[in-house]
Amino acid sequence: MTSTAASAATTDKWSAQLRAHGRRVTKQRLAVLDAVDHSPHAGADEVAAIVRATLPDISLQSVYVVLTDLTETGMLRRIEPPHSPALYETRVDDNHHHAMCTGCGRIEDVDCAVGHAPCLTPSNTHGMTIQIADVLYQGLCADCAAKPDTPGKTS
Amino acid sequence: MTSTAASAATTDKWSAQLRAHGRRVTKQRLAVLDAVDHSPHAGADEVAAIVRATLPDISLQSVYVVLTDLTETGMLRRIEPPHSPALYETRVDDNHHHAMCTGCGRIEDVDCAVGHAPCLTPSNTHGMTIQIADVLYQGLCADCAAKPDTPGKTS
DNA sequence: ACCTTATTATGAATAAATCACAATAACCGG
DNA sequence: CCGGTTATTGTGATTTATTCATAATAAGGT
Repeated sequence: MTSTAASAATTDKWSAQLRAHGRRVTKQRLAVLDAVDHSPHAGADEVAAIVRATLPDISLQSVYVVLTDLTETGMLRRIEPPHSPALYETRVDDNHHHAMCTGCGRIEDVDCAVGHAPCLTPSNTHGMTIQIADVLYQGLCADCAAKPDTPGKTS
Repeated sequence: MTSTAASAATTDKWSAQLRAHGRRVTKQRLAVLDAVDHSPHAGADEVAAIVRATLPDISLQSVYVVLTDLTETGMLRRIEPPHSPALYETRVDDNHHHAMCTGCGRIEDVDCAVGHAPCLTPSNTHGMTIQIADVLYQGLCADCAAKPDTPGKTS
């Protein structure tokens, strides 16, 4: 074990990206990036819990600061599902969407159905210049569909 | 002036719908429905302010209760844009989406690009049974694009 | 009109996220 | 390698949106 938790290779990758965005390389940022990378769709609470495995004294507020800053730089993507705290993921460059199970709340990545650029060309944009189209699918995952009394089930 | 604020016709329409959903017809519910109908994409605060024109003593909490209940019955639709309180609208039966201006935050309705049913058939649903696809477009409205220093502008 | 029960009012409580400012540590230059 | 500057983090309080618990009220059937 030569490194703390992440491999040196990924650490170097994050470091390079941080520098490219004019950010200093701190162990907090590396730990947050590693946590989000290994636990996609984790919320701030979960990220803090994971990060505390290596940085036991980090505060939730600091995790928020790091997450917010990394989201602004574009190194992280924030998903904000209804009735759920914001979730984060490291997949930022490909255009993909998300499916949320209305039964258990789990989130899965869904590749864009059409291609790369925003999937839909809306018919009437009211003069708006559309930059991104975020799609949130909602439905029942296989597990919840199997259970007898899941909320939102058709019968 | 034979009615308070809404026309008797629309009031009757709401009343019938409320009864159809097994709900009692109260002036609070009618006022909230009327407010949301006349101010689409209004938040709970705004709805409360509008409702207070006819029911000055209604509390914000009661507005929340009514909005939540009507949303559960399907008479209202709730939109939850990032970094903004939940918004409500009375258009519930047609499948339409929303476009939010990243500059000023205004919300516009956007008709579904493809047709009626969920616009997109995702390529990989991880075993989920998709029921709805909610699309949130983000971009700059004409007003914000004209201003010189709008956040999110390309140059 | 009365009674039952849904609905509303009231006040407190919760959860997510942000802010201000002090303490710390990265990075740059020597 | 060492110190100084400045970004970053820590700490604690604060804000905002929303929900909860319980008491008061009023809708609708008989």
